[in-house]
Amino acid sequence: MDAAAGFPALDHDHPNCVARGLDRARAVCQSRGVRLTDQRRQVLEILLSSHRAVGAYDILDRLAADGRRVAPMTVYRALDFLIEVGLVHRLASLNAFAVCWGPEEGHGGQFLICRRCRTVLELADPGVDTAIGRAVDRTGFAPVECFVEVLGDCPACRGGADG
Amino acid sequence: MDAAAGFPALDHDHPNCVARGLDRARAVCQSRGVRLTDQRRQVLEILLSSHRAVGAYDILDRLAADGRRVAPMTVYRALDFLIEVGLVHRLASLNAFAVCWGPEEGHGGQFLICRRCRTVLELADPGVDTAIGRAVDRTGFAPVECFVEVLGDCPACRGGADG
DNA sequence: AGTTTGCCGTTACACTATAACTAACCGGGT
DNA sequence: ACCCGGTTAGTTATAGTGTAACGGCAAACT
Repeated sequence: MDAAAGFPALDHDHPNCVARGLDRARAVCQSRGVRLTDQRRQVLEILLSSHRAVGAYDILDRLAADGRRVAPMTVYRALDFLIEVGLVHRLASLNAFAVCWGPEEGHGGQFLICRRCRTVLELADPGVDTAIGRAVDRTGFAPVECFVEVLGDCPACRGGADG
Repeated sequence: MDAAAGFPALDHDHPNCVARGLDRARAVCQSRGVRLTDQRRQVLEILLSSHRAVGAYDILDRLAADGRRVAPMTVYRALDFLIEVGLVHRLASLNAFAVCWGPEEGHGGQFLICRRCRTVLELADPGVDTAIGRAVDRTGFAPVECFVEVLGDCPACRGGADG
């Protein structure tokens, strides 16, 4: 098997990712009784269109390039919605956002983020969750939200050029 | 034993924390052959003066209150230095900073951050580190920096008032 | 003393995010 | 068709966070 197991191959069937993402979004919104408006769908599509961490203002620019010039507020509202329903994650270490490919439940997960190309791999390793849970339990602290973000170099960027 | 094991008690001998922190800073800088200038020491003292996450602009205000009116750049430079030598951590989830009380080596660690009072407890749980290491290893990703931040409610804030 | 290096001050600016208010839209009942 | 109440979106302004770039000054090296 591939050495880069888990990381999206450069030549994978990407249009299929977008289609699956949209299908899932429609299903999630349906089951929650909330609306996937054009605004929200377009923001999601931009995120789906790559496997990378994308900044709010990058989204803004991409929308503008498509002729939809909107204010930052609009983008942040769409992002808040998408995060709320579990379709998108916020990556605190980069002040950026990325599609959620992981399980809907137990939102959290671990994010491996390439410093160079900003490609994101989402893990949902139960070992990590339980280890953190155990460590927190001993302290009397009541956890609400958990960020696990690992910055580094993805296989493609390591292999491509020595850096 | 205390229910809030690990979290700094409200009435602990805080001046001693500051003194220990400064001693350690002097030792670290000495051993690294770098200088703990007034600027850097004052920023560190402000961080040492509480066990909380402190924003860069809060530090700015505290310096101004002491009559040292400086530009943001100055604070960020001091913070970059303190992070570089391992005396301070950046808390990505809050865009804030906190003293490093953990071991010098294996910089990283886990941070439990109270949403209400911003008090920070730093853990250095080896189980968490190895769990993350194992999960990352399978992916071909080369980790450089790791953020583990848990937001929630600290024992004091949970007990104080129901919220 | 002259040179090099690192630290700091300053100005200006870029990027990230939210508040507050208004207008448009949508689904339901009458 | 009409209104009503709730949600979504537009608009303006502003708050909060972080850097680039350049020049001066002082400490450390020779």
